[in-house]
Amino acid sequence: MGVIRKTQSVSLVLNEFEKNSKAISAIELVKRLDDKINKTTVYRLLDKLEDDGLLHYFLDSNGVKWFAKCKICSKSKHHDVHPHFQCTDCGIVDCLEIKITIPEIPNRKVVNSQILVLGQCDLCLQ
Amino acid sequence: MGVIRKTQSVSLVLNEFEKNSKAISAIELVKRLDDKINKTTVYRLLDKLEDDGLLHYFLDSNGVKWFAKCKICSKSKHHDVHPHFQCTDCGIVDCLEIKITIPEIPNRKVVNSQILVLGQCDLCLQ
DNA sequence: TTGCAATCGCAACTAAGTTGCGTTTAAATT
DNA sequence: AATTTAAACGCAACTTAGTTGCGATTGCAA
Ligand SMILES: [Mn+2]
Ligand SMILES: [Mn+2]
Ligand SMILES: [Zn+2]
Ligand SMILES: [Zn+2]
Repeated sequence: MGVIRKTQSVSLVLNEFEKNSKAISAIELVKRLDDKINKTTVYRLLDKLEDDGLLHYFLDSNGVKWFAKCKICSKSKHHDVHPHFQCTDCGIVDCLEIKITIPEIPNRKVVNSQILVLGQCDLCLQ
Repeated sequence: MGVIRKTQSVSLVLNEFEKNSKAISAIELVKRLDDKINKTTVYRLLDKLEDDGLLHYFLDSNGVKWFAKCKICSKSKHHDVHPHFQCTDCGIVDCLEIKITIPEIPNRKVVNSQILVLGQCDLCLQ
């Protein structure tokens, strides 16, 4: 796949991710752009942008898909495999710049892991 | 909620989890019991059994709900918060009896975490 | 400009899970 | 053992995130 054309829709979607550094759920993005882009297009674009290494995705504790900007990824490989954080009070989701080590497990080969940390964000703690 | 009556359906569902110690997805369980229990009942039972501390659940990398037996949990609290493992080759899912420590995160209060480890299981490694 | 494949919009579809409601049944009470 | 009744169940219809097929539109290279 991969994005080939710089269409209006691509700009609109990427612009939403430029506004701040938080993650955005596909559901929320579809709503935000409802009057400008068809939901099918939004989903297809998210897939493509992920494919291109511009966005990465993960699932929250309800199985909902969230997307966030990649920092050092490319079309060939996502390098930014990291944990994500969801605030149980306000619902914001973002990327954690920390490394959590998965120990060796007997008789198993660990390839990667998906970690969702739940708790309270800085704003909700005040 | 909580299971009150020892019905035929309860036995059938619990029996599936007694067969071995692996986790079972709700989807798979509905299929397995298709000729014996209505899917609505299966989902309602899984909810109840989870509520009662007999089963716990988690999501796999596709957002699909899986259930597994609890060991030391009760109606009032799930004590068995642990990582889960999914084999990327054969698809089996089970509980990991290991503890993975989430470090302190500045300006955030970590309450709990959901960890899915992906890799190859013992059988698929041979 | 023109050509045309990439992209898009729309409607219909898929699949996991839920809800409402009338019927059945476990099990306590007579 | 028969009666009672709320818990549990089955069924059909619904919800919702995401997908598919296809004809119309559009970015962009020639
Ligand atoms: Mn991230
Ligand atoms: Mn488990
Ligand atoms: Zn918050
Ligand atoms: Zn395996």
